[in-house]
Amino acid sequence: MTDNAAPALRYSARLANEIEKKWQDVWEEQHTFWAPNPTGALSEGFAEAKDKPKLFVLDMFPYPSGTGLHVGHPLGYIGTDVYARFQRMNGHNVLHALGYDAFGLPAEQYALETGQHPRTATETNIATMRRQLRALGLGHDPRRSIATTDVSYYRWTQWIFVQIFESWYDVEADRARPIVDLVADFESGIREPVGEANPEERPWADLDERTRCEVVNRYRLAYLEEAPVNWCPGLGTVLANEEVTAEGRSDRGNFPVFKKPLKQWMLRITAYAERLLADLDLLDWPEPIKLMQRNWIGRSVGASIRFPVAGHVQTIDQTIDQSIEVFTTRPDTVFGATYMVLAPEHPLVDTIVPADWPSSTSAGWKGEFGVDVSPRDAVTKYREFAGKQSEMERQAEGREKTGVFTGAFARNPLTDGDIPIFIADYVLMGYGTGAIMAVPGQDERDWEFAEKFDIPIVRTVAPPDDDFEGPYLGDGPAINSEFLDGLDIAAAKQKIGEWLVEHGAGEPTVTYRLRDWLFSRQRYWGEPFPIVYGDDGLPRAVPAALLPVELPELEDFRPATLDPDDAVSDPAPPLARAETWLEAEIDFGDGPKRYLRETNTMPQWAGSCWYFLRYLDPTNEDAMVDREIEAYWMSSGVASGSEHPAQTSCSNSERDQAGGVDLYVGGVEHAVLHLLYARFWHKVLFDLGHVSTVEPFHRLYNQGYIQAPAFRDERGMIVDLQEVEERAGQHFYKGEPVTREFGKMGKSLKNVVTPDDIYRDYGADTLRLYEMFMGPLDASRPWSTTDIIGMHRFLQRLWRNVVDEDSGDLRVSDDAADDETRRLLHRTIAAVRDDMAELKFNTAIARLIELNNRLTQVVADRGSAPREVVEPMVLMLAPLTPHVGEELWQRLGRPATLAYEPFPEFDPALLVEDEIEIPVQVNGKVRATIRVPAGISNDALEAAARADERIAALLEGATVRKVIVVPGRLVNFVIA
RNA sequence: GCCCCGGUAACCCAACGGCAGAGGUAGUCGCCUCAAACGCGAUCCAGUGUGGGUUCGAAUCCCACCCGGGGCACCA
Repeated sequence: MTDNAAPALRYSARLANEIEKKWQDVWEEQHTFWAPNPTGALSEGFAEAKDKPKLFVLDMFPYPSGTGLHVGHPLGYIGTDVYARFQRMNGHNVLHALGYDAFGLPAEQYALETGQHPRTATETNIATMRRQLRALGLGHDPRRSIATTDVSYYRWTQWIFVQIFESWYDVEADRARPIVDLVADFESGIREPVGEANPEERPWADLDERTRCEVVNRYRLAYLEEAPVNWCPGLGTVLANEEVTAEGRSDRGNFPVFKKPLKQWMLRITAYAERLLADLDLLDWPEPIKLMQRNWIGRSVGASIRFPVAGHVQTIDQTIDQSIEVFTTRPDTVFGATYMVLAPEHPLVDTIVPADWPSSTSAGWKGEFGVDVSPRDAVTKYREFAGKQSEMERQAEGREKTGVFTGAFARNPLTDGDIPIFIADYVLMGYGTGAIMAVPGQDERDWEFAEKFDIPIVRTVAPPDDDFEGPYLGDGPAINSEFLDGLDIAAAKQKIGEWLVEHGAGEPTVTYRLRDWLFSRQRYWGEPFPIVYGDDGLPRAVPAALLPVELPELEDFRPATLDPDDAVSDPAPPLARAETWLEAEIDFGDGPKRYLRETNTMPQWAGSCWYFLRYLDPTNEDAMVDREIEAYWMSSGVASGSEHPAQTSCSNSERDQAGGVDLYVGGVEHAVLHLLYARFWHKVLFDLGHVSTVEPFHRLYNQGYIQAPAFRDERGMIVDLQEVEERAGQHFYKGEPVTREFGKMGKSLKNVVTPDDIYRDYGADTLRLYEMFMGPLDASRPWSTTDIIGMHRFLQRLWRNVVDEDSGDLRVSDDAADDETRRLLHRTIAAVRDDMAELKFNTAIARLIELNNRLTQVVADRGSAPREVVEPMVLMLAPLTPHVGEELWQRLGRPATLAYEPFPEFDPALLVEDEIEIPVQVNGKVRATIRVPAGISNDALEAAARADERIAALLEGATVRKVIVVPGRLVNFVIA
């Protein structure tokens, strides 16, 4: 890119860089993209904006990477910027800002790898990212940029945690309520503690103070629980289910994960399962993402059925009324339940195991674990076996079923027969009740197990033919099922449901796959919990006035170094080493006392659950966000009329209720984790009256990935992209042939292209234009550095049509454009408006190139460009390439920024052609094209078609069976 | 195994069920240049993954299969 001989004012990389720097400075100095709030500190200028519709455009929260940006990162940011600029010109009050998700494992791992303190590393990384993003010319409101690591931000993250901790889910009211309401209900006797919170069902009045606290704690939406969790020694921390891959490894770092019982903070997201599922219908989201959330929540309709443990249990204090509750989606098959299985960790196992094997026990039932030992020892041995399995082993595909007979029997309440109870690890403690009725005739897993352990198989649904092998999962008439016989599955389910209720043996039930959210991490770089423990060991929320609980400075912030494969190691939170920080003196109203702080930190997802709310009111010291400001930006202010026609089936009023960010753009990788957690927090905040909308993100759009080619040599090693040559379609590295593949841009494929290089060679506007032009925003597409030149040439041609490359003089005249060019302009305006509103920037750009090609001809013919075309052209291009836009606008003699200029309007009259071309088909094949007046009647159109020589020749002597005339489209003659 | 998304020219991508091409890249040929690069102009290139079906008419709708990408996966 040397410009030695080039004209001084050619649009080159050098000129582009000058222009870009200039306008970025202007925007910053003139506060061009400051979006006024209706009230408060950031409300300056609202008087002018108050009659505009508002628009809240949001990008998914980036974490400041240590390696800087590559050209794949800004794809979405450019897309939202173009859309935001377009809508700003369309008269919206647009809020667009970007902050940094700076806590969490990625930042901390990077700090560890580079030997820096996380805060130092984070600050450096944010600065780098700010510089790279500023150079892109994004129209963000800089006042609203926050980082999760700012003390003034995480103060409110902690405050929200306290809100969650201080509330419970009122199932009858179907919403979260303050915990003080619950205590009041207990005190006044309106309500008694029930369920798991009070397993012994003792009346509130009989409980001592400590027990009351414990009972209340079990109601909270944030609670401590000892439960099997995902322990990842390689990261030194526990992880949420959502952070563990299907292979049983950590999402981050790919270390092995083990199940280990530990006392951890949990958030009761399961209380919201139904609402998280149902409210998806209110959202304008891509169907695949909704589907992924539905799958993750995993609503399952069925019945719970209680199986009494048969009477010959010979444990010391066991009584016969003990029963095992199972969940099944196929209660209609209960007559075929020939055995039961408990998860190995099921609490009832210990109470049902007899001292000796029943006389009827076959050797096969004892399996490899029960030979020559008592049932108790067999169970213990099996539990050891199951506990040692890593998640990966336990879930391995095609793994043979294992298990052992417990020696106990249960009674099938329908057949009254005794059926054996096994334990086996194919039943998971965390789902349903941790116990199943096994129906081998209609379930593949049960069939496999029954075959192996030689358990009877009873079919209760007739397979389509008598020779049918294996379990039959399809529909058919019930058999061997007494009063259900002959019914199909649906009818049988209905009837058995009634029977269960009538006989007190069970009831229809709904179960979810979703588990509560494991919320503690044993790492340093996260928000400290606003929790302290007294002498009684019970947790208390730090009073709001004492927030934030600041993260202590630690010389050594490392997690304990552990062997990634050591399943029996224990987590050791770094904060436990902050001795002076650890103790706090707090007065909870009973005088100042000493308390110990919680040493776990929050997971990375905490800060990203509500960051968009802080963008709205970043300086507020009295609340996380002002109610009026929140209501202004978060209400459903769906951007002007016609643009995105409803993609979902629900009505506008329902969608209005949901509210939320008007456009949220990000990658599919957050389909479950972030989007589910953020929805959950938002619903809690809504229930408690802190936000006005039930959903945080109204319209979601998934941008694609930019993929890049990578090359492997014959050994399969990745080679440096820069040194690969292409010859005749083959690729070579140092003369050796290499194979090409495409993947996400990144270190591992050595195929990173940085925006800095593209800025240098072409300028940011060219990069923006290229990224928007490569394809639809929601599609993944391969990066191709050689293709960029096309966009650069386009800008160069456009520039040349407006500005003389040598003198810098305008080449624009006030003479009217010719009619054809004017019509093209108006067609372009109409198309570009539509395309931009639907985020179809690639086709919008194609239209602009087309118009510019026309303009180039006009300039060649007349020596000047008509202003009536140039000005709208510049305005239409400005959202895409704002620096060139502003520069040309200024050179056209316009004084102020074009950021608030109205987007060009088209004249509908000019979209209508006087004369149109109509293809004429004979038997579906195009045989001629005729020119006819635009408004022609069908009859006249047909007559004109028949009058064409070629058509007349073809119709000569043939029988016309049918004539299809599509007005304005075509004529088709069907002949015999 | 199940569920999504996608296969159009050498490449990236357009095309309300109605003439397969809007645009860009690469290639080829010119112009410009002492020459090259940049620039400018022209031009070549597919019947839409495969096989059926619906229709006057299918890239578009339906069915099956193949290929690529993604998600879920012992969830009772």
